Amino acid sequence: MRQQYQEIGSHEDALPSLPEAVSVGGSSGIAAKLRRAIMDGAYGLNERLPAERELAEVFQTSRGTIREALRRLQELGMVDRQIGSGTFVTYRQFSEHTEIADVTSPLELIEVRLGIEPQIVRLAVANATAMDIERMRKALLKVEGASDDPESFSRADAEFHLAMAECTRNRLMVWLYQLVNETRSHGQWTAMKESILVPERIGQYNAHHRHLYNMIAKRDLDAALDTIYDHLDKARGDLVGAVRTRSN
Amino acid sequence: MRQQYQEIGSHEDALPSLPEAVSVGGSSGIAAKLRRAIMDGAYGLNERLPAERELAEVFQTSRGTIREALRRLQELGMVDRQIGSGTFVTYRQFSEHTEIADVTSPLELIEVRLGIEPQIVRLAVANATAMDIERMRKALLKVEGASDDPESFSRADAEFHLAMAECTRNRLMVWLYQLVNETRSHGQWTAMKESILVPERIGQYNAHHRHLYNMIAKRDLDAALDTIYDHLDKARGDLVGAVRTRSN
DNA sequence: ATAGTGTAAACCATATTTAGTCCAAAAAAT
DNA sequence: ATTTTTTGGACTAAATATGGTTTACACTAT
Repeated sequence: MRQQYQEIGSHEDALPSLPEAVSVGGSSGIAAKLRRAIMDGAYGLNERLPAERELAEVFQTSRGTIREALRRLQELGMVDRQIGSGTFVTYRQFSEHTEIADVTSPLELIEVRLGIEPQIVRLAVANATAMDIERMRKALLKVEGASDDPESFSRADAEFHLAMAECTRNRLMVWLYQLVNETRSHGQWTAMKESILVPERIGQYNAHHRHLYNMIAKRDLDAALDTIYDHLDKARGDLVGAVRTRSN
Repeated sequence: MRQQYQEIGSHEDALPSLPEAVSVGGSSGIAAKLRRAIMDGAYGLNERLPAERELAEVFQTSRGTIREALRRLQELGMVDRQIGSGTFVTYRQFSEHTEIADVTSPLELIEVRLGIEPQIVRLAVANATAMDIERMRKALLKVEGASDDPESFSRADAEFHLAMAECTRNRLMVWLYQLVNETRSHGQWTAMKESILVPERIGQYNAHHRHLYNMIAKRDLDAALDTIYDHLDKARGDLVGAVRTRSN
């Protein structure tokens, strides 16, 4: 007994992370292995997995066990199975923020904002507290004070719209809008900022901002909605104009 | 306190280390090792640990000791054990997405979808290719075929709406909608799914889906918009009803 | 002496695995 | 067009694996 005690001690020094060496068999272990293979991208979206009978040979187990493992993956929504055809991956791998930001065009961004921001306005008018309005007012002053150069204006503008998103009191909305904002700073937008954000347009955007703030503070939903649509439509128009000018 | 005073001059000096440091090989030491292995992600969520008899061999100890260690992990809420099946990890490692998903209420989710999905419909009507429509049709058939149980319906429903998002040809929109969908599977929604997704409502949702598909295929923007608003308004109504019922 | 811990072995109830067979749908070959 | 092959779906009965429980014994520290 005592000898075993000491053996355990020496064993421990040799293998500090012992449990990792233990692999789990059975359908659970196979499901985990396949799951990791899919998540690691070994099998891409819509690709076909090996047939059940084939997997049974590879994993040196019976077909029933493979079926059990695949059933779990199906429950997780990672694969779809079709008689006579095979088992196909339905799991979509998430790309990193930076990647999506790099391939997102400013026009795609505006299209998304045209969906999100009017809803933000609706929820803001309904849910904004006095504190939210105050935070928005400060953001407004800041963006108005940063109207000199395109870079700082763009940053302050994003902050103002984020303050508006926070008025919704909807955490998911704020989280989403933050992600959207990130694509603004990393994407192709940076290249066009200088040419689009001329003083005249900045002045117009600021007028929109101020009116937007006032209408939300007054809880005037229709006027606020009109303003945000004007704002984004104008931004889209300026963008399309810039693209046209560029390609000419 | 007793012997130590008496023998403090003899061999007591030979054991300066703490009792915990000495008993690293006992059940508590094994529990700590397994706990660490789980926290390090060697065994992921819902994965199975090696069987008790197997662990006993690996750790060169008896099954009783292993059981004692596992009992502690169970008390910590890190594992769940089932007769005839095994010991499964219940500890969830933190990830960026799960955090926001856990605090997002289903109502917040609907509010966000009410902003995004009508815009998806607009862009889908404008930009969907024949291939997109076909993909949407397949998703429609799938969701109609998965209307038996709430779990599979919910997943197929998410896929249908994602297929719709892909019709926009806007990568940022697709990416955003994927993130929104993720909160559906991890958040508080899972707890309410069963009570909300009764056959009658699933039938109504399916009618919406089919009409939505037809109107997008026909490029009838107004009808498609009406449908998506009906769809989400009804979903919100069902949700509010469930919450009210719950609190009564 | 006593309580606590570890080892060992046997048995129980349940769950899983296995090794088959047959079927239906899709795909491939003819 | 028809036949053949491949694929997943469904089911069965026996064998195996799993955690839960009990019992007996040895060692240690109090």
